[in-house]
Amino acid sequence: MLRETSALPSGMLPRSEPRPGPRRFFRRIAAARPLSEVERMAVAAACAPPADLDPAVDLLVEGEPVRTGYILEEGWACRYRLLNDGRRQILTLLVPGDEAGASAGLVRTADHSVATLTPCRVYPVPAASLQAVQQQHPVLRRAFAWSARRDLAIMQEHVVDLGRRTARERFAHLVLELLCRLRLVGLADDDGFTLPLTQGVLADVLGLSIVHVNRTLRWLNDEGLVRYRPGRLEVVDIPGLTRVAEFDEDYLHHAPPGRPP
Amino acid sequence: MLRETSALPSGMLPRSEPRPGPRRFFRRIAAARPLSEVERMAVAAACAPPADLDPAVDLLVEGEPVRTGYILEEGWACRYRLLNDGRRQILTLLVPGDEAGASAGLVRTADHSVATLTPCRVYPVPAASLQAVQQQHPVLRRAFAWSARRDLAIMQEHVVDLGRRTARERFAHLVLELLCRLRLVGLADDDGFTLPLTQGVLADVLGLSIVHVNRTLRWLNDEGLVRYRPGRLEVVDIPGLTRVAEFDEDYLHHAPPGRPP
DNA sequence: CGTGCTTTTGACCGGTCTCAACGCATGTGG
DNA sequence: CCACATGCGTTGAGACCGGTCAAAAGCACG
Repeated sequence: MLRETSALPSGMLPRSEPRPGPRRFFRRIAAARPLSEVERMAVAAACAPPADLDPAVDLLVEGEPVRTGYILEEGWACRYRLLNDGRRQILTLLVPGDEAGASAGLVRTADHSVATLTPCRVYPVPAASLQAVQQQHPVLRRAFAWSARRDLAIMQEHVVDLGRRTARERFAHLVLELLCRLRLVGLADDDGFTLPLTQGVLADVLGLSIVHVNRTLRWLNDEGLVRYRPGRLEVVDIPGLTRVAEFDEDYLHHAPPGRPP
Repeated sequence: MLRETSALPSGMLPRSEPRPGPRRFFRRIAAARPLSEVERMAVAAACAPPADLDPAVDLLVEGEPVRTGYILEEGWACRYRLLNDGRRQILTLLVPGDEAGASAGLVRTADHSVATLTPCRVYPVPAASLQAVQQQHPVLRRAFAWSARRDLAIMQEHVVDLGRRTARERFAHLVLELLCRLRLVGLADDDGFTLPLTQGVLADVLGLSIVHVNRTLRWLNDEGLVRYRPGRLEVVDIPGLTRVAEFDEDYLHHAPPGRPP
């Protein structure tokens, strides 16, 4: 991955090392509106140099002030909440191109934690830069607003999953959502995607026990809807999954807001 | 209700009928930052004249474009999603001061529906005015951004409720959340609040069946945590409820974002 | 006083959880 | 090279939380 080399116009950067910037983030944002070269440079300049992190590293901690946001370039992470007795609920999975802590300036303290789930490459973005860059580029302000709105939509769908869908339906829905989100940033091929998560993590996403995740996975396998192998998920029967999950990708708002259909 | 009469400074409005504007909305927003008279006037001017609606009226419909937002001045409403077989999940309850459809400009179509649950008084706000008023008043832009961020936080907590809390814990959490939110807009007294919702509606909020809502309510009653009577909920034992729900109101972000604590 | 909606209660069912054990891969140190 | 520990995946058995079905009681409204 990250094999593609820098394609920035020459002579636009100081003679220091070229900064590729958060490419997967740009790719995701382009779904709402493509960014100009100027805007991409502004974001890249706001970013600190990328950091490579181990799994299970906390980027944000619930209850603490948010001094810096993070743009995820590579690897998987999650937003989560912990209960006193150890129960964990994962609020959203974060995949490359997603960001955390972008609303730093609006809240006094973080209302959730964020942790890496796999080795990750992230671009830290100081909260101040985050605000400044939006101040100076209205298009970026809109981009971040769209991104926040999309997060809300994903969370809404998650509420429906946990409140009113069975384990089977939930799982099918998650698979299709991940497929769409990963496709957007070029990380899914036609027959599936890399899924570097343990079943324990999936359980905390889906609000189920590990054991039941395992069984559900087996059923979906046996029905021929997916083919699962630790580390990779192959999406065998998209129409079938779509029917089971009643999936409609519109909620992800990957189509730009133009004239209504 | 609405007994209080206009307290606007005299001579500031055209000689037509005085427009009180969405007072409960102003009151809620003031938690993040109080609005100046100018800003309140701008919002009031963006609003269409208030409309009085029956229960079970749809304000927004999933899949349709959002031409106008709504500020709720009186009554209860909800955002919800429907599944094909009739299952309904309520995403958030809306109480006076809350708004719906404020993100009109960011999405092509609505990803959820919004309906009144009781008789309501709402201020419709054309999507164009909504954007214009934020364009002209950066403070209002921040206010709406804060409001959206708060919605996200409420939804996050809802995910934790549905994914990892038992029926008892969920209910306790809902009670305390509503208490905080209603207090903010002056609609809760010390010993409880008006709860004009059927148990069927509560079931769709909590992701439970009607029958189980009823039983859970009975248990909380018998334990002396609340006293419920259709139409009103009295909060008897706040510390007890707080312990059961592990409730911490910080996530509502009712304290303005200043220097960290 | 019917009609319809909501609340309440009982009996039973079933999806999911918990507990427990085992297999398997990987890593580590002797 | 082997012994052992560790973490994850898998499977079975039984318990429990919450769902479903059914019916009656309370209540608003015509």
